Amino acid sequence: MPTRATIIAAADDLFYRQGYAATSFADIATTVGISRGNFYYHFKTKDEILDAVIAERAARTKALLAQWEAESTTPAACLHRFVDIFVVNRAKIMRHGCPVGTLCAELAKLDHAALPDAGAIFTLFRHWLARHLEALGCPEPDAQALHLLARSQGIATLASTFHDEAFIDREIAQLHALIDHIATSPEA
Amino acid sequence: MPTRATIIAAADDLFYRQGYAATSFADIATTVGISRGNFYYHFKTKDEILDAVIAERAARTKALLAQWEAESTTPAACLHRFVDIFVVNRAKIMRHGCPVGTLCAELAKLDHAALPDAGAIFTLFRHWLARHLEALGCPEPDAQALHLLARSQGIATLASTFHDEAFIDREIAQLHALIDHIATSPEA
DNA sequence: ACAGGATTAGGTCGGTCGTCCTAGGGGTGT
DNA sequence: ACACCCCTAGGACGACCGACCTAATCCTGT
Repeated sequence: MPTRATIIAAADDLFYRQGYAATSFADIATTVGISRGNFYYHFKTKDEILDAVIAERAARTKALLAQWEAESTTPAACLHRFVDIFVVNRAKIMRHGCPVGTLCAELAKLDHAALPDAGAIFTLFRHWLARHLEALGCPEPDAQALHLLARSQGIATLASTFHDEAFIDREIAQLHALIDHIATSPEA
Repeated sequence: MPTRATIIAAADDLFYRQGYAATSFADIATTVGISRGNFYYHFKTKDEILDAVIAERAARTKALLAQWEAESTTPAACLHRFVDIFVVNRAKIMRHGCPVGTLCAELAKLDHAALPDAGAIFTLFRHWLARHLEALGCPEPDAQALHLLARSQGIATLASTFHDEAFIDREIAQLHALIDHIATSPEA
């Protein structure tokens, strides 16, 4: 893997696990196993690598959503796949929260210029969810999409504070039930 | 106001607006208008002032919950008061998120020892909500309390990223409706 | 073999971080 | 008046931060 991509991958992981502010150039360089000078050759400022990480996450998100769509036969199945993030990434979420949500929260506090870019990843989910909700006949697909996102964020936040597995199970089941309900009687 | 209390108040505000990691001793000292040396007389380490801030927030939370309780005539009214945080603190939440949730998220990322203490503030809400849900005859008051907390956290997270007033209004209305539903048919 | 751009290593800069220390101010009790 | 102690100011420390620079190395095309 080229050095640049390696740096982005390491920064991505460290930003997720430690947060953006708490991660230094030295941290990333040490993790990758290169010198700080080499690091600076690829990224001139810390903002620059943040932009690269956000772009990488956005691209991965797009690919993930496309994959879910390709592997699902119905709109409802797509929505269920979304909820199953918590099944697949449960351990990580319990330790470090949602990668998108925690980054946006941090950038919002720092008044960082990249907040809209990070928020755009949320928007990818939002539009994707809205599209499938609309396919189900949901009358207000965008509002419902935001609702699902909010529910997910709430679960992630409390999961990382309380580490309560049963709570996560209950909330996942509720979200699945909500999607089933929308699929069967979308006008409600 | 004594210096110590002034420092705690300033740190509380700065931790909320900028985050814990992004706030330095100098920041706080400058805000209060005292020297760093004086600051160090009152708090020897950064962790120490964090503990003080968390204790202060916990105390304020207890007082707030007691006040809500005193001003409400029914358990349902108490629960509605909880949801109305978003009405009262909407502007702040849209800019900096939930004070408790964002702090817990940050401390979780930093693997900070004070995470349980910060989480205890969540627990104050949790038990308070559960108590009133139980009074309503809710079969699983603690689970429902966690659910309400999660919903609130989700709203706060998305509010600070999207700044969408209509979204907040919809979610608040939904929570009020949910509480009314629990109050009228608690067995469901 | 050689030139030249791409890449890497490592040192350095000014600034800020958390921490610590000492000297003095200001009030109180004797 | 004097001793005492709470409080304050401000400087200094070692470490680390992001940022920058230069020299050496690698690789590729000719």
